Amino acid sequence: MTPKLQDLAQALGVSTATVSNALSGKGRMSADLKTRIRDAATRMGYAPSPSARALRTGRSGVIGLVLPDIANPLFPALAQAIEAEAQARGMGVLIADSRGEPAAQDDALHRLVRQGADALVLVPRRGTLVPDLAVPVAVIDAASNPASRINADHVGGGRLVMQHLLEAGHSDILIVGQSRTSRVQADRVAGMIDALPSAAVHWLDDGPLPAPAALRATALACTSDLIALPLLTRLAAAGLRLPQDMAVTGFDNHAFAALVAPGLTTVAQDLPAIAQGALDALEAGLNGQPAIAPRTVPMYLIPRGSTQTTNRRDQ
Amino acid sequence: MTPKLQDLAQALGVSTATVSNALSGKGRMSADLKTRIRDAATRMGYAPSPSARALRTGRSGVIGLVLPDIANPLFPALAQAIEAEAQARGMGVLIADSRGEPAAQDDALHRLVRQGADALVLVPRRGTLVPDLAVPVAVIDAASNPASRINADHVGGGRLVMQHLLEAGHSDILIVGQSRTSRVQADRVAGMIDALPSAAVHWLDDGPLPAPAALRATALACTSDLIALPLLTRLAAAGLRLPQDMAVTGFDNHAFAALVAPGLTTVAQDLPAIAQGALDALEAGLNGQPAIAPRTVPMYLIPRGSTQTTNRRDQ
DNA sequence: GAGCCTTGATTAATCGATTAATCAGGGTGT
DNA sequence: ACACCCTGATTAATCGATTAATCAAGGCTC
Repeated sequence: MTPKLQDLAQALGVSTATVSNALSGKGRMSADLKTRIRDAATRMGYAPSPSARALRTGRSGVIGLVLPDIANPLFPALAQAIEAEAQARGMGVLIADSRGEPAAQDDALHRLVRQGADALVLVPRRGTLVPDLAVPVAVIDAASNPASRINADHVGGGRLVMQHLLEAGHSDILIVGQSRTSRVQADRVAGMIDALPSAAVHWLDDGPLPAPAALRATALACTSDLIALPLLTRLAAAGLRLPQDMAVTGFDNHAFAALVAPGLTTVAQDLPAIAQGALDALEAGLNGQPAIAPRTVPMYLIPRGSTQTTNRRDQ
Repeated sequence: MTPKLQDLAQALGVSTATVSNALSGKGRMSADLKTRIRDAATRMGYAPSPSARALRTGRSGVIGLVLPDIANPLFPALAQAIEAEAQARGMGVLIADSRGEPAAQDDALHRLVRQGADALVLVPRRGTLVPDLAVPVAVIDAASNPASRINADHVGGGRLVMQHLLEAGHSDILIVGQSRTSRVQADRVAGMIDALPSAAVHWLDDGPLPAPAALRATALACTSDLIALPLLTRLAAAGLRLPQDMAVTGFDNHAFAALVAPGLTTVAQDLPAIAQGALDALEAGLNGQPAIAPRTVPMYLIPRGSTQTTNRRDQ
């Protein structure tokens, strides 16, 4: 098996405390001995036992991540960003899926705590409350959710889309949303309408979109790429050309947005910044510092062929 | 803070050993005392410390999952399946992304072990070797990778696609693959050719596909939905109707395959079965049982509008 | 040369749960 | 009545790392 602190100590003829101090840099000791110990540690392939360290220090170095639906293509990119940021801070990421009933979200949160997570990142299923937990929780959601600690500026993202379409010369713009009960989508629509109060809104929950030919608009501003994708193929099948006959925009920069032809103009979240903000909040909580004020991160527009003709190929 | 074993013991006037035995069901004790202890445990909200238990038992109850690229839409569904299966077995899942250099894969594996994973599930980046580790590793890949412990029957999946297209009356079929160095894609192509030896193959690594009008085929059999998606939109833009003028199939049943119109016929992996097989292999390894023989799980075809006209709507 | 500070290292307690070894005491068998 | 066994519980060691408290020895000052 992998050597433990005592094996190292014995091999060097010193005490385990000295070895521990040498590796952590704490305490006083001769520089010579310190390097001797460190060399031996790497030579023997020493790695501290995570459970022993966690037991003693009270920190496992692992954070929990609760997503509403791992398979939903929106979240993997976020998971990746959080994993990267956590890794950079020397932490691991335990995942959990709150798929199914909202009660599963509470289960997932508690389960992660039971499994030793020091802190949690939660992307809440909508309409759920965050339970009281013994560990810090960073909620990533729309700014309109007061529990949210860190969020993309969905309202600003909506404005970006509309400004982009207005600059492209559109004035008859139809906003297409999935569900008005989604805070994120509501924020996005609010931003869009803020930039163009005359825009009409169609919620797919209230009924399907009219046939492409019957649409009295020159641009469709969707609150999600997932909404835009079926429209893209339907419009193409109906013989409408993008962007000349109809412009389309989405949200979230899903993987396929760059793959379709023409590419789908969309608005992306600054996921690294969000991950960083979330972990900042968690570390503050872990260190007993006062709660950080909620942070809102700007979104950015990714223009592609669905709204503008370019000379370079869109992938 | 959350109560510990000793708090429970004190509250009940018994020893910690008795409490531990009552909760685990081991040892001898009066039925009365056992229920009294268990009641008190739930009433006081007792939860065992994961690190203490892990330190003593040598098991953390956490497995590591290494994916080549979390953001690649192929993997989240697998991650979800593994998370679900792990949860059902009372285990947690630590994720890691081997994004970037293949060396990152080794790093990720070692990092997860350092973080306390009892065992690992690895979806290998192609062309990489699996390092020797102190814990069991289940490799999920193509059957043509001898290191693979559990894999979908990509060859059989290829046959399914071709049989489906042949039954639909196609004979001029062009197989479209991304890269011949991918084991998974090579297996899929092999299965396709097995079912229709006369089929032509175009590797996108060797050059882009000719313009839609120049294609002398009535069906495009892609080795991945990601390859099929841009084709779908290009074909539509070129005025070709699916499936009448051209049939298209993909692989992997990505989230968007059901969203495009018409839906994309594709072949899916039985992810729950794969997750189950992977965890079976790991548990066998953890219990010191002999290694399970590699398992191959059948794939299944999901027919959609891109190959056949139906009366029901494809979402 | 006696007292004191500094340096460099050790001792031993601690984190919380698990578990093998042990023990007290009532009931049985002969 | 004596030895024996079984039941129901306790004692104490253990997992491996961290860290406060302690100690030995050498160097200084006056």
